[in-house]
Amino acid sequence: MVESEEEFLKKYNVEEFKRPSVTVDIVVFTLIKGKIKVLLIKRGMHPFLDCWALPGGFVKMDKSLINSASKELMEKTGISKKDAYLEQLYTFGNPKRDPRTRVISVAYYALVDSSKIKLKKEHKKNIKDIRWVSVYKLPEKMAFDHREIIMYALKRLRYKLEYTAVGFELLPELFTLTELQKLYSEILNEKLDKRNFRKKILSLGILKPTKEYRKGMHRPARLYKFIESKPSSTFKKIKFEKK
Amino acid sequence: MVESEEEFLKKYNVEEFKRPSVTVDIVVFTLIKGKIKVLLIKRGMHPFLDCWALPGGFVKMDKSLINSASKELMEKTGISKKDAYLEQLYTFGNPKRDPRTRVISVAYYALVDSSKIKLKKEHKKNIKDIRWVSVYKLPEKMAFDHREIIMYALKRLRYKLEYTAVGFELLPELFTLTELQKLYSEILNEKLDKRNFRKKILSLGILKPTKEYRKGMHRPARLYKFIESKPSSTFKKIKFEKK
DNA sequence: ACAAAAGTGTTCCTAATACACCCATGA
DNA sequence: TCATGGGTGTATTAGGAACACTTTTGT
Repeated sequence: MVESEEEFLKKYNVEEFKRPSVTVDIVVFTLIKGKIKVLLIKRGMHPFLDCWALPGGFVKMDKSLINSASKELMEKTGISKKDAYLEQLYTFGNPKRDPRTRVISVAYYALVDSSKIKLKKEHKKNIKDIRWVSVYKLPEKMAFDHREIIMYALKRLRYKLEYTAVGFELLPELFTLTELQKLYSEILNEKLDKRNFRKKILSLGILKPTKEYRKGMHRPARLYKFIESKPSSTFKKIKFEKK
Repeated sequence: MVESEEEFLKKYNVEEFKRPSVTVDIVVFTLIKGKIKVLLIKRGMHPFLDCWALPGGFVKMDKSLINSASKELMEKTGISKKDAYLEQLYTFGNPKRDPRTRVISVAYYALVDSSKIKLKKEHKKNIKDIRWVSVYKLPEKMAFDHREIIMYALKRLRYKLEYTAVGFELLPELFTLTELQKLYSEILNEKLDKRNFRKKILSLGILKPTKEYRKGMHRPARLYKFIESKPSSTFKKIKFEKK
């Protein structure tokens, strides 16, 4: 007599095998004064006491991975899912990456507009500090393999930037072409030609000029808007100069 | 008095939180008679009894993810890591994807040369059948979210094929240009122009002509070899015709 | 009037595409 | 000799890359 699936499930013993822990860690990128930063937390607990780490937490039994990431993002930055770009990055599972026990980390990365951030600075017992740090000047003492995760995220971000319209997630609703170019330039870490950049980005048809201008010390710059229609639309590679 | 990291680790209670299970599932691609196939296993156990599933297994506490995948690949196909291309695909963690308990699956995909495969056909109690199935004709009854995983893997494979030299992993050491073109054509699911394909693929400098020929019913075809030097070298997109 | 950033076109060159015929072999 | 797949070149077009001057504003 063959057992039915129902009968089988009733008898199934969840405790039978030893399980690794699973965490979600997030590389939160934002642009502050034109510089690309990641959110880091100074640990107030072992292991890696006083080292800088990515925000993250254990995955609860009934929460999806993306929701775990989203919740962590909300807790640390006050930004909700719909106000950020959030994408799974890679899963890091080296058995020795956490000295406590086996911990598998599903890493995500997020792109957020810094004007929407409300950093929760009240330091809990386990958090000594929380800061935006330049990806080009990461602290010496980083926890776990978090430096590696950040570098991997940066690689992915550069890559995404060239192929999709994802960069707008780092800017406020209205922005100038120069601001957008500086964003690309900062993240890709290379100089871009103004005329070629404008020609290319405008030809994609994802920007809408507004009638507003950014007034500054000099000639005012037209403000543009990202056309939401196709969220994170893909295009043939945005290529720029060789060097 | 602050506790040292050592002291902390001694007291750390591994059993404190409920943990999800973690599995590794592999989408193994190979080329059989010019058709792109994936390895599927007919389940001889609940849940999804009699449904087709990807090869996979639970991640052991002391095994890295890639090694878990590699071990599974070896067990099912007799192919070792160095004879296959193996890459992490994505992590699937929907809380309801497995009816038993929370199971997070880190999916990998592998590209193997079918001439190296030694399928272990001795059916264990939990395996009713094991087969190579066309990705274009997947069975109706698939276990878990494995259909979704396969489609995701196919998408990634197509993508990889256009940007990297990874396709050679599916062919024996020596192959004709027509065989290579058919591989691209089969996986991308579109017709390719012979002259443009040859021009492009030869210009990449990753193929070495040998002095051997494939004899068949008609004019013999020159055999080529992949230059190992740069494993999975990246190039500017291999573009083909629009349609 | 000048300092500073905004804005704008053209030429060059590389690479993608489209396309058709001759060649070598086995039966 | 014929059927079959192997093998080859050129013309067109699209897009990436290099490059410098005029415009608008605030001071």
